[in-house]
Amino acid sequence: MSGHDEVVIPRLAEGAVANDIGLLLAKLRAAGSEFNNKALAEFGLRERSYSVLRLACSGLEPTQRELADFLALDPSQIVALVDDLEGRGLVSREQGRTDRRQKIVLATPEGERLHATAEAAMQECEARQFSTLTADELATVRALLRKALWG
Amino acid sequence: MSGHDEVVIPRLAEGAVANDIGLLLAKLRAAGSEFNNKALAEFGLRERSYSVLRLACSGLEPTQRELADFLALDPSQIVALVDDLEGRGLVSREQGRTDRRQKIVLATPEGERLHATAEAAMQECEARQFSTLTADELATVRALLRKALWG
DNA sequence: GACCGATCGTTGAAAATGTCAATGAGTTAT
DNA sequence: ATAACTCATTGACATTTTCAACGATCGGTC
Repeated sequence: MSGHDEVVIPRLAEGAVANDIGLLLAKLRAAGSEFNNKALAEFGLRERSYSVLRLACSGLEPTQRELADFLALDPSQIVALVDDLEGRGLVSREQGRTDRRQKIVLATPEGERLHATAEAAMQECEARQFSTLTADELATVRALLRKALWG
Repeated sequence: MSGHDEVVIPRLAEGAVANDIGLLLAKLRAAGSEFNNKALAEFGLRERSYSVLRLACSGLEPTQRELADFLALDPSQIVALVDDLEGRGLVSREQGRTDRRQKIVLATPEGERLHATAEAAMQECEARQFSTLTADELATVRALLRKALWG
Protein backbone atom coordinates (compact mmCIF):
# COMPACT_ATOMS: atom_id res chain seq x y z
CA MET A 1 0.00 0.00 0.00
CA SER A 2 2.55 2.61 -0.94
CA GLY A 3 1.08 6.02 -1.34
CA HIS A 4 2.19 7.05 -4.79
CA ASP A 5 1.89 5.10 -8.03
CA GLU A 6 4.95 6.69 -9.49
CA VAL A 7 5.54 5.81 -13.12
CA VAL A 8 9.28 5.68 -13.46
CA ILE A 9 10.64 6.14 -16.94
CA PRO A 10 13.77 4.02 -17.01
CA ARG A 11 16.89 5.42 -18.55
CA LEU A 12 17.06 2.52 -21.00
CA ALA A 13 13.69 3.40 -22.50
CA GLU A 14 15.36 6.15 -24.50
CA GLY A 15 17.30 3.93 -26.84
CA ALA A 16 16.18 2.48 -30.12
CA VAL A 17 15.44 -0.68 -28.18
CA ALA A 18 12.21 0.85 -27.01
CA ASN A 19 10.96 0.76 -30.60
CA ASP A 20 11.06 -3.01 -30.75
CA ILE A 21 7.44 -3.95 -30.73
CA GLY A 22 8.27 -7.38 -29.41
CA LEU A 23 9.95 -5.83 -26.42
CA LEU A 24 7.10 -3.41 -25.81
CA LEU A 25 4.63 -6.27 -25.92
CA ALA A 26 6.73 -8.30 -23.52
CA LYS A 27 7.02 -5.46 -21.04
CA LEU A 28 3.38 -4.54 -21.18
CA ARG A 29 2.46 -8.15 -20.78
CA ALA A 30 4.80 -8.71 -17.86
CA ALA A 31 3.47 -5.67 -16.05
CA GLY A 32 -0.12 -6.61 -16.77
CA SER A 33 0.33 -10.23 -15.71
CA GLU A 34 1.64 -9.24 -12.36
CA PHE A 35 -1.33 -7.01 -11.57
CA ASN A 36 -3.87 -9.37 -13.06
CA ASN A 37 -2.59 -12.33 -11.08
CA LYS A 38 -2.55 -10.26 -7.94
CA ALA A 39 -6.14 -9.21 -8.47
CA LEU A 40 -7.26 -12.72 -9.40
CA ALA A 41 -5.63 -14.32 -6.36
CA GLU A 42 -8.59 -13.11 -4.34
CA PHE A 43 -10.79 -15.46 -6.38
CA GLY A 44 -8.36 -18.36 -6.38
CA LEU A 45 -7.72 -17.79 -10.07
CA ARG A 46 -4.71 -16.98 -12.20
CA GLU A 47 -4.63 -15.38 -15.62
CA ARG A 48 -4.93 -18.70 -17.34
CA SER A 49 -7.65 -20.28 -15.32
CA TYR A 50 -9.52 -17.00 -15.67
CA SER A 51 -9.20 -17.15 -19.44
CA VAL A 52 -10.48 -20.71 -19.50
CA LEU A 53 -13.37 -19.84 -17.21
CA ARG A 54 -14.09 -16.82 -19.35
CA LEU A 55 -14.28 -18.86 -22.52
CA ALA A 56 -16.39 -21.46 -20.75
CA CYS A 57 -18.81 -18.64 -19.95
CA SER A 58 -18.77 -17.19 -23.44
CA GLY A 59 -21.49 -19.34 -24.96
CA LEU A 60 -19.05 -20.45 -27.64
CA GLU A 61 -18.86 -23.95 -26.17
CA PRO A 62 -15.14 -24.37 -26.68
CA THR A 63 -13.53 -27.78 -26.88
CA GLN A 64 -10.28 -28.32 -25.04
CA ARG A 65 -8.43 -28.40 -28.33
CA GLU A 66 -9.82 -25.02 -29.27
CA LEU A 67 -8.81 -23.65 -25.91
CA ALA A 68 -5.30 -24.96 -26.40
CA ASP A 69 -5.01 -23.40 -29.86
CA PHE A 70 -6.58 -20.12 -28.90
CA LEU A 71 -4.61 -19.65 -25.69
CA ALA A 72 -1.42 -20.90 -27.33
CA LEU A 73 -0.97 -23.59 -24.69
CA ASP A 74 -0.13 -27.26 -24.90
CA PRO A 75 -3.24 -29.46 -24.68
CA SER A 76 -1.83 -31.05 -21.55
CA GLN A 77 -1.84 -27.70 -19.81
CA ILE A 78 -5.51 -27.27 -20.63
CA VAL A 79 -6.17 -30.60 -18.95
CA ALA A 80 -4.58 -29.35 -15.74
CA LEU A 81 -6.44 -26.05 -15.87
CA VAL A 82 -9.81 -27.66 -16.51
CA ASP A 83 -9.11 -30.31 -13.86
CA ASP A 84 -8.63 -27.57 -11.33
CA LEU A 85 -11.71 -25.59 -12.31
CA GLU A 86 -13.81 -28.71 -12.51
CA GLY A 87 -12.61 -29.86 -9.11
CA ARG A 88 -13.89 -26.61 -7.68
CA GLY A 89 -17.26 -26.93 -9.34
CA LEU A 90 -16.76 -23.95 -11.64
CA VAL A 91 -16.86 -25.77 -14.97
CA SER A 92 -17.91 -29.15 -16.29
CA ARG A 93 -16.76 -31.28 -19.18
CA GLU A 94 -19.44 -32.19 -21.62
CA GLN A 95 -19.13 -34.66 -24.44
CA GLY A 96 -18.77 -33.13 -27.88
CA ARG A 97 -22.01 -32.97 -29.84
CA THR A 98 -20.79 -34.41 -33.11
CA ASP A 99 -17.45 -35.87 -32.04
CA ARG A 100 -17.36 -37.95 -28.92
CA ARG A 101 -13.63 -37.57 -28.56
CA GLN A 102 -13.78 -33.90 -27.78
CA LYS A 103 -14.89 -32.38 -24.54
CA ILE A 104 -16.67 -29.09 -24.31
CA VAL A 105 -15.86 -26.96 -21.31
CA LEU A 106 -18.93 -25.29 -19.86
CA ALA A 107 -19.26 -23.04 -16.84
CA THR A 108 -21.54 -24.07 -14.00
CA PRO A 109 -23.85 -21.46 -12.48
CA GLU A 110 -21.29 -21.01 -9.76
CA GLY A 111 -18.61 -20.58 -12.39
CA GLU A 112 -20.70 -17.90 -14.07
CA ARG A 113 -21.08 -16.07 -10.80
CA LEU A 114 -17.38 -16.16 -10.03
CA HIS A 115 -16.57 -15.07 -13.54
CA ALA A 116 -18.84 -12.07 -13.30
CA THR A 117 -17.10 -10.67 -10.26
CA ALA A 118 -13.64 -11.57 -11.53
CA GLU A 119 -14.40 -9.90 -14.84
CA ALA A 120 -15.15 -6.65 -13.09
CA ALA A 121 -11.82 -6.83 -11.28
CA MET A 122 -10.02 -7.52 -14.55
CA GLN A 123 -11.61 -4.56 -16.28
CA GLU A 124 -10.43 -2.39 -13.47
CA CYS A 125 -6.92 -3.77 -13.90
CA GLU A 126 -6.98 -3.03 -17.58
CA ALA A 127 -8.26 0.48 -16.99
CA ARG A 128 -5.49 1.08 -14.48
CA GLN A 129 -2.78 -0.33 -16.70
CA PHE A 130 -3.83 1.87 -19.59
CA SER A 131 -4.75 4.89 -17.56
CA THR A 132 -2.30 7.00 -19.51
CA LEU A 133 -4.26 6.39 -22.71
CA THR A 134 -7.49 8.11 -23.64
CA ALA A 135 -10.56 5.99 -24.29
CA ASP A 136 -10.12 6.53 -28.01
CA GLU A 137 -6.50 5.50 -27.91
CA LEU A 138 -7.34 2.39 -25.97
CA ALA A 139 -9.98 1.45 -28.53
CA THR A 140 -7.42 2.03 -31.28
CA VAL A 141 -4.90 -0.25 -29.63
CA ARG A 142 -7.51 -2.95 -29.24
CA ALA A 143 -8.56 -2.70 -32.85
CA LEU A 144 -5.02 -2.68 -34.19
CA LEU A 145 -3.91 -5.61 -32.07
CA ARG A 146 -6.87 -7.58 -33.33
CA LYS A 147 -6.07 -6.62 -36.88
CA ALA A 148 -2.46 -7.66 -36.42
CA LEU A 149 -3.59 -11.05 -35.19
CA TRP A 150 -6.43 -11.86 -37.51
CA GLY A 151 -6.23 -9.36 -40.34
CA MET B 1 8.93 -23.93 -45.99
CA SER B 2 5.27 -24.68 -46.31
CA GLY B 3 3.68 -23.04 -49.26
CA HIS B 4 0.88 -20.97 -47.81
CA ASP B 5 0.97 -18.69 -44.81
CA GLU B 6 -2.70 -19.06 -44.13
CA VAL B 7 -3.96 -16.84 -41.37
CA VAL B 8 -6.68 -18.80 -39.66
CA ILE B 9 -9.24 -16.85 -37.71
CA PRO B 10 -10.24 -19.13 -34.86
CA ARG B 11 -13.86 -19.47 -33.95
CA LEU B 12 -13.16 -18.33 -30.40
CA ALA B 13 -11.84 -14.99 -31.58
CA GLU B 14 -15.41 -13.81 -32.04
CA GLY B 15 -16.34 -13.66 -28.39
CA ALA B 16 -15.88 -10.78 -26.01
CA VAL B 17 -12.73 -12.54 -24.88
CA ALA B 18 -10.95 -11.19 -27.87
CA ASN B 19 -11.33 -7.71 -26.44
CA ASP B 20 -9.19 -8.49 -23.44
CA ILE B 21 -6.07 -6.54 -24.13
CA GLY B 22 -4.11 -8.80 -21.86
CA LEU B 23 -5.10 -11.77 -23.96
CA LEU B 24 -4.32 -10.00 -27.22
CA LEU B 25 -0.90 -9.07 -25.91
CA ALA B 26 -0.25 -12.62 -24.80
CA LYS B 27 -1.22 -14.08 -28.16
CA LEU B 28 0.72 -11.57 -30.17
CA ARG B 29 3.71 -12.06 -27.96
CA ALA B 30 3.51 -15.86 -28.14
CA ALA B 31 3.31 -15.79 -31.92
CA GLY B 32 6.12 -13.26 -32.19
CA SER B 33 8.40 -15.13 -29.81
CA GLU B 34 8.18 -18.26 -31.81
CA PHE B 35 9.22 -16.57 -35.04
CA ASN B 36 11.84 -14.41 -33.40
CA ASN B 37 13.50 -17.32 -31.67
CA LYS B 38 13.45 -19.30 -34.88
CA ALA B 39 15.13 -16.48 -36.75
CA LEU B 40 17.65 -15.85 -34.00
CA ALA B 41 18.66 -19.51 -33.72
CA GLU B 42 20.79 -18.98 -36.79
CA PHE B 43 22.94 -16.62 -34.75
CA GLY B 44 22.96 -18.73 -31.62
CA LEU B 45 20.74 -16.18 -29.92
CA ARG B 46 17.33 -16.20 -28.33
CA GLU B 47 14.99 -13.29 -27.76
CA ARG B 48 16.49 -12.52 -24.40
CA SER B 49 20.13 -12.75 -25.24
CA TYR B 50 19.36 -10.64 -28.29
CA SER B 51 17.77 -7.98 -26.10
CA VAL B 52 20.77 -7.96 -23.80
CA LEU B 53 23.17 -7.75 -26.72
CA ARG B 54 21.07 -5.02 -28.22
CA LEU B 55 21.18 -2.94 -25.07
CA ALA B 56 24.89 -3.58 -24.75
CA CYS B 57 25.23 -2.08 -28.23
CA SER B 58 23.00 0.89 -27.52
CA GLY B 59 25.60 3.22 -26.09
CA LEU B 60 23.51 3.51 -22.93
CA GLU B 61 26.03 1.50 -20.92
CA PRO B 62 23.45 -0.47 -18.97
CA THR B 63 24.26 -2.05 -15.64
CA GLN B 64 23.01 -5.54 -14.98
CA ARG B 65 20.48 -4.20 -12.54
CA GLU B 66 19.09 -1.85 -15.18
CA LEU B 67 18.86 -4.73 -17.61
CA ALA B 68 16.96 -6.77 -15.05
CA ASP B 69 14.50 -3.97 -14.37
CA PHE B 70 14.04 -3.02 -17.99
CA LEU B 71 13.62 -6.54 -19.28
CA ALA B 72 11.47 -7.52 -16.31
CA LEU B 73 13.77 -10.40 -15.45
CA ASP B 74 15.27 -11.58 -12.20
CA PRO B 75 18.85 -10.35 -11.72
CA SER B 76 20.02 -13.94 -11.60
CA GLN B 77 18.73 -14.50 -15.10
CA ILE B 78 20.74 -11.57 -16.35
CA VAL B 79 23.83 -13.20 -14.88
CA ALA B 80 23.22 -16.32 -16.94
CA LEU B 81 22.52 -14.36 -20.11
CA VAL B 82 25.60 -12.18 -19.76
CA ASP B 83 27.73 -15.21 -18.82
CA ASP B 84 26.74 -16.83 -22.08
CA LEU B 85 27.33 -13.77 -24.24
CA GLU B 86 30.60 -13.02 -22.49
CA GLY B 87 31.77 -16.59 -22.92
CA ARG B 88 31.27 -16.19 -26.65
CA GLY B 89 33.19 -12.94 -26.76
CA LEU B 90 30.17 -10.85 -27.68
CA VAL B 91 30.03 -8.65 -24.59
CA SER B 92 32.27 -7.76 -21.68
CA ARG B 93 31.61 -6.73 -18.10
CA GLU B 94 33.10 -3.42 -17.10
CA GLN B 95 33.25 -2.05 -13.62
CA GLY B 96 30.75 0.69 -12.88
CA ARG B 97 32.19 4.19 -13.11
CA THR B 98 30.92 5.55 -9.83
CA ASP B 99 29.82 2.38 -8.07
CA ARG B 100 32.18 -0.54 -8.03
CA ARG B 101 29.41 -2.96 -7.20
CA GLN B 102 27.69 -2.58 -10.51
CA LYS B 103 28.87 -4.03 -13.78
CA ILE B 104 28.25 -2.37 -17.09
CA VAL B 105 27.58 -4.68 -20.01
CA LEU B 106 29.32 -3.56 -23.17
CA ALA B 107 29.38 -5.15 -26.61
CA THR B 108 32.68 -6.15 -28.14
CA PRO B 109 33.33 -5.34 -31.80
CA GLU B 110 32.31 -8.88 -32.63
CA GLY B 111 29.14 -8.40 -30.59
CA GLU B 112 28.36 -5.26 -32.54
CA ARG B 113 28.82 -7.12 -35.80
CA LEU B 114 26.56 -9.98 -34.77
CA HIS B 115 23.98 -7.57 -33.48
CA ALA B 116 23.88 -5.69 -36.76
CA THR B 117 23.01 -8.77 -38.78
CA ALA B 118 20.62 -10.10 -36.15
CA GLU B 119 18.87 -6.75 -36.00
CA ALA B 120 18.14 -6.93 -39.70
CA ALA B 121 16.59 -10.35 -39.25
CA MET B 122 14.49 -9.12 -36.35
CA GLN B 123 13.17 -6.19 -38.33
CA GLU B 124 12.13 -8.59 -41.01
CA CYS B 125 10.32 -10.70 -38.42
CA GLU B 126 8.51 -7.68 -37.11
CA ALA B 127 7.49 -6.60 -40.58
CA ARG B 128 6.18 -10.06 -41.29
CA GLN B 129 4.27 -10.34 -38.05
CA PHE B 130 2.56 -7.01 -38.64
CA SER B 131 2.14 -7.35 -42.35
CA THR B 132 -1.61 -6.92 -42.03
CA LEU B 133 -1.08 -3.42 -40.68
CA THR B 134 -0.20 -0.39 -42.75
CA ALA B 135 2.97 1.52 -41.95
CA ASP B 136 0.91 4.24 -40.30
CA GLU B 137 -0.96 1.76 -38.18
CA LEU B 138 2.26 0.11 -37.09
CA ALA B 139 3.67 3.47 -36.07
CA THR B 140 0.49 4.17 -34.13
CA VAL B 141 0.74 0.89 -32.26
CA ARG B 142 4.34 1.60 -31.40
CA ALA B 143 3.53 5.06 -30.11
CA LEU B 144 0.53 3.95 -28.10
CA LEU B 145 2.34 1.03 -26.51
CA ARG B 146 5.12 3.38 -25.48
CA LYS B 147 2.61 5.82 -24.10
CA ALA B 148 0.88 3.05 -22.17
CA LEU B 149 4.19 2.05 -20.62
CA TRP B 150 5.79 5.37 -19.89
CA GLY B 151 3.09 7.99 -20.29
C1' DG C 1 36.68 6.73 11.14
C1' DA C 2 33.68 2.85 12.42
C1' DC C 3 29.17 1.07 12.37
C1' DC C 4 24.48 -0.03 10.07
C1' DG C 5 21.26 -0.78 6.79
C1' DA C 6 20.72 -1.05 1.96
C1' DT C 7 22.09 -2.36 -2.89
C1' DC C 8 24.70 -5.01 -6.61
C1' DG C 9 26.03 -9.22 -8.69
C1' DT C 10 26.26 -14.01 -7.88
C1' DT C 11 25.09 -18.73 -6.48
C1' DG C 12 22.12 -22.48 -5.77
C1' DA C 13 17.72 -24.74 -4.65
C1' DA C 14 12.65 -25.09 -5.07
C1' DA C 15 8.52 -24.33 -7.58
C1' DA C 16 6.12 -23.46 -11.72
C1' DT C 17 5.88 -23.92 -16.83
C1' DG C 18 6.89 -25.52 -21.19
C1' DT C 19 7.81 -29.31 -24.28
C1' DC C 20 7.30 -33.83 -26.10
C1' DA C 21 6.34 -38.71 -26.78
C1' DA C 22 3.08 -42.34 -25.95
C1' DT C 23 -1.67 -44.14 -25.23
C1' DG C 24 -6.81 -45.36 -25.56
C1' DA C 25 -10.99 -43.90 -27.57
C1' DG C 26 -13.18 -42.19 -31.58
C1' DT C 27 -13.18 -40.39 -36.19
C1' DT C 28 -12.66 -40.26 -41.37
C1' DA C 29 -11.31 -42.06 -45.73
C1' DT C 30 -10.28 -45.90 -48.55
C1' DA D 1 -12.41 -53.73 -42.37
C1' DT D 2 -8.40 -51.37 -42.28
C1' DA D 3 -5.31 -47.51 -41.96
C1' DA D 4 -4.25 -42.96 -40.89
C1' DC D 5 -5.59 -39.36 -38.21
C1' DT D 6 -7.38 -36.42 -34.17
C1' DC D 7 -8.79 -35.76 -29.25
C1' DA D 8 -7.92 -35.79 -24.29
C1' DT D 9 -4.86 -37.59 -21.06
C1' DT D 10 -0.67 -39.12 -18.72
C1' DG D 11 3.98 -38.94 -17.42
C1' DA D 12 8.80 -37.80 -18.25
C1' DC D 13 11.93 -34.31 -19.11
C1' DA D 14 13.86 -29.56 -19.84
C1' DT D 15 13.52 -24.87 -19.24
C1' DT D 16 12.08 -20.79 -16.68
C1' DT D 17 10.63 -18.39 -12.64
C1' DT D 18 11.05 -17.34 -8.08
C1' DC D 19 13.43 -16.86 -3.74
C1' DA D 20 16.76 -16.87 -0.05
C1' DA D 21 21.41 -16.33 1.06
C1' DC D 22 26.20 -14.40 0.49
C1' DG D 23 30.37 -11.30 -0.12
C1' DA D 24 31.51 -6.90 -1.68
C1' DT D 25 30.42 -2.18 -1.75
C1' DC D 26 27.85 1.99 -0.95
C1' DG D 27 25.46 5.82 1.82
C1' DG D 28 24.42 7.81 5.83
C1' DT D 29 24.97 8.37 11.14
C1' DC D 30 27.17 8.53 15.40
